[in-house]
Amino acid sequence: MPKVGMEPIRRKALIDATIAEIGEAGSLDVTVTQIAKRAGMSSGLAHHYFGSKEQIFLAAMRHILRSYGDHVRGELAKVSQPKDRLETIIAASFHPLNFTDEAISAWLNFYVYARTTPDAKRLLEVYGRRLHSNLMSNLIQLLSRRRAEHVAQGLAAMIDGFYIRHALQENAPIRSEVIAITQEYLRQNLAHPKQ
Amino acid sequence: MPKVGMEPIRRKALIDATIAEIGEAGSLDVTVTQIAKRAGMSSGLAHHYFGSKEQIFLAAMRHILRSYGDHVRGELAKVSQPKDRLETIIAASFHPLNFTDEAISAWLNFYVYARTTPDAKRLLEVYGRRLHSNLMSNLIQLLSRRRAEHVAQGLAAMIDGFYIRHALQENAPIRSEVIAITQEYLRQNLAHPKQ
Amino acid sequence: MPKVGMEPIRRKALIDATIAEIGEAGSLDVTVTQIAKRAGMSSGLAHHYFGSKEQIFLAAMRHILRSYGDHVRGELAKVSQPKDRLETIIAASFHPLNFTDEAISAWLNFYVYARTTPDAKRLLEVYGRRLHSNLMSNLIQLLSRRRAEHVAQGLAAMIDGFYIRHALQENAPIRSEVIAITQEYLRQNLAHPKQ
Amino acid sequence: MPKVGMEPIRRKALIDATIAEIGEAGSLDVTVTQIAKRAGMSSGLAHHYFGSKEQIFLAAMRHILRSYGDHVRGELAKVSQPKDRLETIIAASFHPLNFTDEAISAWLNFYVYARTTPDAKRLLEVYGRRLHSNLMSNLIQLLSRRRAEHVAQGLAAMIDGFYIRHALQENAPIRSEVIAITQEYLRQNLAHPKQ
DNA sequence: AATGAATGAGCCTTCATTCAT
DNA sequence: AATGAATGAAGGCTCATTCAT
Repeated sequence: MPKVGMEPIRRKALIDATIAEIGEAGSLDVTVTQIAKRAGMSSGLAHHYFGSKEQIFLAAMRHILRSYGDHVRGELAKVSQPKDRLETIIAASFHPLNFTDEAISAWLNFYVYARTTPDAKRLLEVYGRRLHSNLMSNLIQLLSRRRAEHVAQGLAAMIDGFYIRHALQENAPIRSEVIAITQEYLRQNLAHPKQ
Repeated sequence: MPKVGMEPIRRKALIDATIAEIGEAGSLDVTVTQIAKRAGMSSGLAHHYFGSKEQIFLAAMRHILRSYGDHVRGELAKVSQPKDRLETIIAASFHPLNFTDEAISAWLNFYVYARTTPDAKRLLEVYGRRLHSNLMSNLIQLLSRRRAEHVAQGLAAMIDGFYIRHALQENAPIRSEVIAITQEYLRQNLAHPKQ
Repeated sequence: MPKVGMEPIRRKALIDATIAEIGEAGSLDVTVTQIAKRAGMSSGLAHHYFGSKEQIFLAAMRHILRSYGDHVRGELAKVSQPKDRLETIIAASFHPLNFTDEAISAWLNFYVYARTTPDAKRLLEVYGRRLHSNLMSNLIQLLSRRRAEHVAQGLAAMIDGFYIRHALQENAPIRSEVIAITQEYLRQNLAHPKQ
Repeated sequence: MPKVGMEPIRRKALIDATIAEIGEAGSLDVTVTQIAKRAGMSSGLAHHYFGSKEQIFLAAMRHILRSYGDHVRGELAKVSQPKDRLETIIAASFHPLNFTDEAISAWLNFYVYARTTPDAKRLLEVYGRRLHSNLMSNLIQLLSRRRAEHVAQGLAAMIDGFYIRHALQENAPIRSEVIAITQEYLRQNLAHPKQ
């Protein structure tokens, strides 16, 4: 039952299925056949579109990162004050859109996947650098370079830390608490810039 | 030529080899044969001692957690003031003993492994609870319950966050910076308990 | 935009592409998609014209055999003496037109292909019989039947032998040597018919 | 049902099965599973011993070449006159031991296999060089260098030619004829060295 | 105690072929 | 006439696990 112009639809379906399947399994040990079946097609077609399992994973990872990036960018467009922008980044990072169990689980696995796969590592680095520069460009207006650097690193660690804990620690705080704790960390630093 | 009393030696060798293999590979995709070879024995013997690959992994995970736990406990025995004890926990978490590339890599993989494997999840929860109670029992003496809870969660997230970033982010801060940032976070909260 | 009267052009393109692909790959392990792409069309169209991969191969094989046969026939039309005709057959067999690396490589693979595929076997037998009868009809005029038979077999073996060696042995003699050696074999037999 | 010291037995069984399977199929399109089954073991074990299908093929090719080489060497040890030695080489090449349908078929396929596989090409070149030097070292004592070279090439081509024809041409001469024709070619050249 | 022989299930990937458009 | 979407079977290879020795 071949149809024309199916490529983007198929690719999208495969990416969604990949994230769902990984999220559900809790690991990258999902088969192409599983993914393809969930996406409503044969494994052969999945390979036809992506070439290999690795490419499917990378596309899914790219999708998650792009979604997150788009969301942050969209939110940042609404505010201009450095402090507001920093709070926006934090809020966006934990926004329900990016903070679904499924996405976090897949995300975490891709995060670790980067240890093995150079292309995944590259994607992760882009994400890391972008978050860092987003934080720094605002912090630098409020703090000394050294303090800004520290707070940027601290915030990034806290964000990643809450992600991993949310996915894996039973007693991790809920989303609202997570946001509160992270925002507090930020405000404290802005309130006492000399400390 | 089989020898008697080899069991503990063999088990230790296998655990060390497992951590080393996982650390090197950057993932759990290591074969029992690889592990056994590195430990200087046949794969059959590895199964003889542990029963299954999963048990080998769990033993290695337990080993890492116990090492960390023992180290923290040892350090805590030397100090009694809540503030000192909190700083000790942070310092121990990033102590070179626990912060080797290899151990971090293996640790991270076990962390994710817990999503799939109930026994691993249980081990991780023990670690989580112990860290939390260690932090709380000291924080509660210095802060309100609610603030203590927040700071405990924030510290735990930061610790885990720095671990994962250290393993995976090219531009993660070095150990000394990591400690400085985390200790700052703690001190700030202790200095302004009402905030 | 489909065009009319394309069939012969498409078929020719596919046959040429098949020979080129096989020659390049050095084996029959070429995909229909590769062949079709080289011929400037989709794999679907290749099937449309030939029905199956086997038919494509057979058509290519037929093409090589027909080219060779046409060439020999054309050259034979120019000479009438048995000895000249025999030399003509040898010369034609190693003529640059039939002795390109690509054609030899494809030819060899088809030769072996005949072991598996009845239709290919039939084609090969036609070639074999034709070469044999071409040689015999001339040799019989110069030698006894038994000797003629021997020389015909010897020449055929030498021709095939040089083909396969040319394709596969690094130190095989060059074309001019090949011709010289084969012609020598012929002349020796004609010079000493009783031997 | 594992037993000790099985390796050489298994390897031998696999090599024999490979030659038989290829001979029967008439092509290299045989599966590892087929080969393993014929050799009385699982496909996994075949991989355990050889690592890959390619290695299995190469081992089988090596086996055929070594058998042939050993046989020739054994026969050559019995005669010392150049002419006798040359006739011995021819006779050995067509000896029933090396001239079974099965071995010829496998041999031919490996011959073509060499176009694709560098290691197979190397093996083939060794065979080619050895045959050439065997022929040359004797011919050079009876003929001029140039003539010796020609006859060596002619003989090699005829031998290969008869092999391929025997495998693939219905009307190829029988073994005794093949030997007669090749020996005649040799004697003719030795009888009229100036020609 | 220790080995490594042996199995078999499972996965990724390829590809000829079909078919809606 | 032409495309390329789609399938599904098949194959090479890996690996945890078992077991005879």
